[in-house]
Amino acid sequence: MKLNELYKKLKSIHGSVGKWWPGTPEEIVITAILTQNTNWKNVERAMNNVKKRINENNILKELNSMPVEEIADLIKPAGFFNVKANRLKSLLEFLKSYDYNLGLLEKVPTNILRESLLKIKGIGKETADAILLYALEKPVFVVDSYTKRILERIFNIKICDYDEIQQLFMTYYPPNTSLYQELHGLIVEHAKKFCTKNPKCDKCPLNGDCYFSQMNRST
DNA sequence: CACCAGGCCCTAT
DNA sequence: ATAGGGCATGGT
Repeated sequence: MKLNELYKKLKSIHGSVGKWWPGTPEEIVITAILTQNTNWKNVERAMNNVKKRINENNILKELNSMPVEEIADLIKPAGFFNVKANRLKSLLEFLKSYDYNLGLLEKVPTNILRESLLKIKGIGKETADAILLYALEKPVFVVDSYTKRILERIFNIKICDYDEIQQLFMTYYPPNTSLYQELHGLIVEHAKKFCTKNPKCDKCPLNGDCYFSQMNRST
């Protein structure tokens, strides 16, 4: 299978996942931090605590008005809560310079914005790109550990470098926000089901195309 | 009990 | 330049 066939194959297996990352843009900015190396279920618990505590329409501003200790307490279920509370603070301080207005932030050219996000302590490439793609609707492909695993298992492509993988996908797929949103979502959903860390790929519907399973069979 | 989850930063070679 | 440790909760 070629990389440019992955999207329609995954879609035929999992159906349409739409935008995939739930929540308003403001919530997505927050969950982008919360989900770092963390199960989504725990992210939801943490995010619910935040929403329960904040009834204002400007959730970003309200959250930033709270002391870090209080934020940490709210997001406890997401794990790494001290680290993440500080990372949220850094991000919110940055957003404050745009008056917590994501619509304003959207007007900044994507590459400039990405550089700014990467300067924030606690925001790496994946988190920055997740914010760009899902909160700000920029056509930037998000790479995560699942993406690397799928490249390795299905295509026998072993690349560690984030930018290289991103370039690979953005070469094979046109810059389309909905497409990138859905493709990343499909990759995650597929990998969670069929490409677990401990390789048990036997039930994977892509086995006929899967380089990894073919290697296993021949050995 | 061990291992994993929608990463990132800091430190020691 | 890059491997390794720390951060921490909840599910399997």
